[in-house]
Amino acid sequence: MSMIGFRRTHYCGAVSNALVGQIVQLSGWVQKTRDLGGVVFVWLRDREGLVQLVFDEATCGADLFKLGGSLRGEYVLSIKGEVRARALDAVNAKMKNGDVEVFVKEAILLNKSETPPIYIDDEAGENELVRLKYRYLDLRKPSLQSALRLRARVTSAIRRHMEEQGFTEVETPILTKSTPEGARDFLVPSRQYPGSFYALPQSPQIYKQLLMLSGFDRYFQIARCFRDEDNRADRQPEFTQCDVEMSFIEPEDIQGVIEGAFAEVFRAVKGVELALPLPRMTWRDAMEQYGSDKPDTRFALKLVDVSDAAIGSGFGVFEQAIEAGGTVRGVNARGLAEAMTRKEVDALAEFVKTYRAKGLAWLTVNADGSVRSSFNKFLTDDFKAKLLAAMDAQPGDALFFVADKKSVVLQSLGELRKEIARRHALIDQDQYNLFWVTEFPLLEYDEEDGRFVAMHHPFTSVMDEDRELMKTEPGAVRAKAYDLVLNGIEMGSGSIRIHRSDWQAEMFKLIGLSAEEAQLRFGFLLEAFKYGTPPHGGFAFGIDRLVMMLAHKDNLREVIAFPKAQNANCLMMATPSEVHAEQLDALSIAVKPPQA
RNA sequence: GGUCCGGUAGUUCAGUUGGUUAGAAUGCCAGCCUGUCACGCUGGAGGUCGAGGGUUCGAGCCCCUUCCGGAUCGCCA
Repeated sequence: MSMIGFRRTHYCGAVSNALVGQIVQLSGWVQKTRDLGGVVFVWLRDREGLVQLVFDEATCGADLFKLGGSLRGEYVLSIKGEVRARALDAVNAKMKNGDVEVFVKEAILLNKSETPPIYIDDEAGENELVRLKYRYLDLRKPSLQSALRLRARVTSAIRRHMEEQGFTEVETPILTKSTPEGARDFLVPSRQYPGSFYALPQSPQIYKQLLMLSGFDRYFQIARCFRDEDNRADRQPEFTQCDVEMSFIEPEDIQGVIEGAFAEVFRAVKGVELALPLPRMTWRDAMEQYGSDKPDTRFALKLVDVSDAAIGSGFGVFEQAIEAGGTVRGVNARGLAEAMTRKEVDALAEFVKTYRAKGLAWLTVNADGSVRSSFNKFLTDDFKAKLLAAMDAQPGDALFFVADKKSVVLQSLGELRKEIARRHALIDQDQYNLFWVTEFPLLEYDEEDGRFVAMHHPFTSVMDEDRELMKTEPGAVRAKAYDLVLNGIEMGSGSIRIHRSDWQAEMFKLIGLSAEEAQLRFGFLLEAFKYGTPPHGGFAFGIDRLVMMLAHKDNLREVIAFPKAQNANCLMMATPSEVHAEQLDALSIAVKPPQA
């Protein structure tokens, strides 16, 4: 068996009526056969698509005709044949090249296939278990083929832009150091240092800051990152981000570069021109108006503080929340009063409980101005008037309220507005709302640990005007930190970093890292910062999530070639797996027997 | 760690109140068929009902345990 004489001249999907009369050589997989007795039709597929082959008993010879009749799904085939136009009544309008077909003159069967567990069609809809176990077959589907090719165009556009902007791509180690704060590390045992471990990088953060110190000035990397936390539809244990760092800058400088990269990506893969500079929204506004630091602004349903109306209303649920230091806020689902059936309202109430809200108060305004409400008996004329005014309620509107401590109210209503928008199709799927969220808090109080933790990471610098606040009110200090948000998904985040050793030590102290611990973990960094570190800052954004958005997918698995399943395992290779005892011995590792 | 959904033929699914030999579609196998394109027609094979235990005269169905997949809260930028 030899490919000589059968080397591809065209891709199947590229055979078109421009080639009528020509001899072509095609290679691919059998998608489907239709054996009519004296003629066999075969759809041959390659990465570019399908084309119909014809094995005609009258003209192709007995052996070749027999071969045609023996073909089955996913057999591997090369053919030589003539492109012919189909008769008008034989045109398949559903097929891109359904006006032509290839009359087979010669063929070699390169390989057979077992009956595949997956049918190569985007609509087939196998269980995720089957798809992941036979990933190499799932990848034959057009949607995954195009997603991975889209992904390649995205990274290519990013590299093009970054290089044009004078950035140098530098690779940083995969075997690195475990650090406290942030996510759980994947650990790699050291053979040469028994009992010691490398960690896989959660990001190249420290390396890129050191590169600034080293004078590279503009660095970027398409970097693999690892986090050993529970997964989600938009979270995989290993993922890829575009990591960027620059020296001698303020936030708007790096933001400009990143915006440019996104503009290049959208231009290259969507043909869309982004309007630059992108809009900005402060973190405070995002939280107050949308209940989220990554708001989806494709629809309104903004949060409204109705605490003033609730005070003295006589409605215990609202009043008690406020007395306990909490708040009462609402969203106005405009024009959806009619859609809010008992069942629908119950479903929404159940939904907010996911986010620890104790309940959902609702009120709908009828066309005649009368209202229906879950707290009707507390609804005095005065209370009602204040509430409706605060919510700017019109006839036909449906209002929802949550009363609780502020964090619960913001999160539950923030999620509720998205849920209502999803359920009632308020989202324009073709819209891309890309913007910056700025002025993130430097710290966030961890009630469990009873201390402040870095909201972004502990290398983030404070806003100059808030530096004095660090001593008096650390929780109110804003950082030079910013996120980029696309349609309610966090694309990435960045900050201006601390570049002075004394400020870095101060930050470690603030988050409760003892001087000894700081020395142990980051001594090299604190020392490095003593040797003339330039002011610097950067950004990192997730390639997987960006491609997922661009491909209109709702799961990262659809844009990663070999993704992990939910429990961070690989169903295809059966990873993770046990290793030989000798391997463990070499690493001085003893595995505890499973707990009974 | 929690909550919810799912696991029945290669695949996608149905399976009533617990009741005889577990069905359909598609795929697969064989035969027929020269213009199909979800080809058609005839016939056939194909099942550890995820696993283990229990209740029962009898379990795909009820109970317990457990494994696997998915979504999600916590966690995680």
